[in-house]
Amino acid sequence: MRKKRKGCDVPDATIHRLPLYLEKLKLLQAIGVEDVSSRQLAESLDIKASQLRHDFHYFGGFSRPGRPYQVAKLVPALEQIIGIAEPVPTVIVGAGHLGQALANYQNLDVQGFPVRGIFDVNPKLLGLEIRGQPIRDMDEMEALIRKENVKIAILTVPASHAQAVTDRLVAAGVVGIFNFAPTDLKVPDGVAVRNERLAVGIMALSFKVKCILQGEDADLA
Amino acid sequence: MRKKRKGCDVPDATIHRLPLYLEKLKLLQAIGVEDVSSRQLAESLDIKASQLRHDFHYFGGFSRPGRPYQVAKLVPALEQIIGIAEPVPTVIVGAGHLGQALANYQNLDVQGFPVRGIFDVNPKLLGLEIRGQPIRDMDEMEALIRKENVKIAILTVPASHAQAVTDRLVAAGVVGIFNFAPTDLKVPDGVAVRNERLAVGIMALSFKVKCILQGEDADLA
DNA sequence: TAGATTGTTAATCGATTAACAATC
DNA sequence: TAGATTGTTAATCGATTAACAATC
Repeated sequence: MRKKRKGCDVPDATIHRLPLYLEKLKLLQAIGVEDVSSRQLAESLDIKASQLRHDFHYFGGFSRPGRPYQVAKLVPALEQIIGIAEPVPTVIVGAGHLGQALANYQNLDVQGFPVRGIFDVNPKLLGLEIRGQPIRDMDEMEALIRKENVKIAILTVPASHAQAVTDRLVAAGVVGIFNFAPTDLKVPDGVAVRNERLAVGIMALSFKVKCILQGEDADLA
Repeated sequence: MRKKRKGCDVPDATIHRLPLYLEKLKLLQAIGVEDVSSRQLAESLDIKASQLRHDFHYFGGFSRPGRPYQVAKLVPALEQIIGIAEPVPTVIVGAGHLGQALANYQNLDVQGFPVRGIFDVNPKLLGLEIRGQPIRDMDEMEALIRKENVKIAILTVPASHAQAVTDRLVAAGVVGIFNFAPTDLKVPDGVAVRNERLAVGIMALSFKVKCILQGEDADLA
């Protein structure tokens, strides 16, 4: 019987709160706060303290009963859990407007995801430098991924090319794909995909706006 | 007693699936499919048919028992529900790399969100045209929002400016904000905010990648 | 000690899934 | 008719919240 790997059988909802916890804790650290209670931290994130403690409980033991959390311990613990204790080398595939914008996004580096390669098929873009990284030909992609041991790729190619590029990335050893192409990717087991659908986001917002505006009409009536 | 407005008391999870339904249906429409069953549509989206019917049930009556859905009826019905039956004029505030990338993103128009204004404080950017729209000075923002009756704004300014810009947008009549700044916005009741946190996305992915890699190590052991 | 805090389990709440009558 | 389908309610499942013993 295989022993269950600690801290990997965690609900998605919890996983998505971990970066928020980390971000807030880093902010506290920056202003010199040393201790923080679950109540304080939860309040600043507009969630319940019991939810925060329940989330932490998946990973066990960040403090002891009676004692608040120590910011200086919690920050590295969360970084370890999220997997960014060491910098995570990343590539961007597709150097169109969005790809270039992400390559320019300094926060990626700061958050622990240094960009080690930017690739595109368009020969006009080749050699153009973004924050010290030249845009490279797709031919060089697999070699660089292997050389730099890249496990995460940001995909900003047109939907029509997304699957083909994905297959190449997976074959080269990438196991996490941050997909901005508006299409569903087929990947084998052992590869994680996160779809970032901008159209879904703005449409969900539109739905709420429509309801708000209808509400105002109703108030006037 | 106020009558409950039909189709606005809907779980977020359902709201986020509406754009996916619409997208898939438009694809079917494009290849000439006229009818589709809940089973077929759900299967193509990798969800359960009962969930799809349950979602639709919030809005009531897209078909009748025994008869499959008619694509030509469902598409406009969903557009109406999402609030994009008519084009929804939009502004982009912040014309840095990300703002420019979004302004260039043709899909925004196609999906029903034509960009009617792009604004920035940087005088060097003023006048630069993106898909026919000049980057304008922030001074012109409120007037244009009122003139074009803009209700949705895409916010791509630095976190340090996000709240101040938000206050101005809300004062000018915007009720929906698509926020790319990594900061929480305070808005009054009757204003919807959707936060698009790229850092959260890539960290959630990182967590899963870490677990995948640990799994591989365990297999080797 | 008294008040506050965590870790942990139980209760509650909401979303997903199943079931099925009515209909074609 | 028989098989398939929707609309709708009930059952199940999972996530959030509350409760509280142990601890400081």
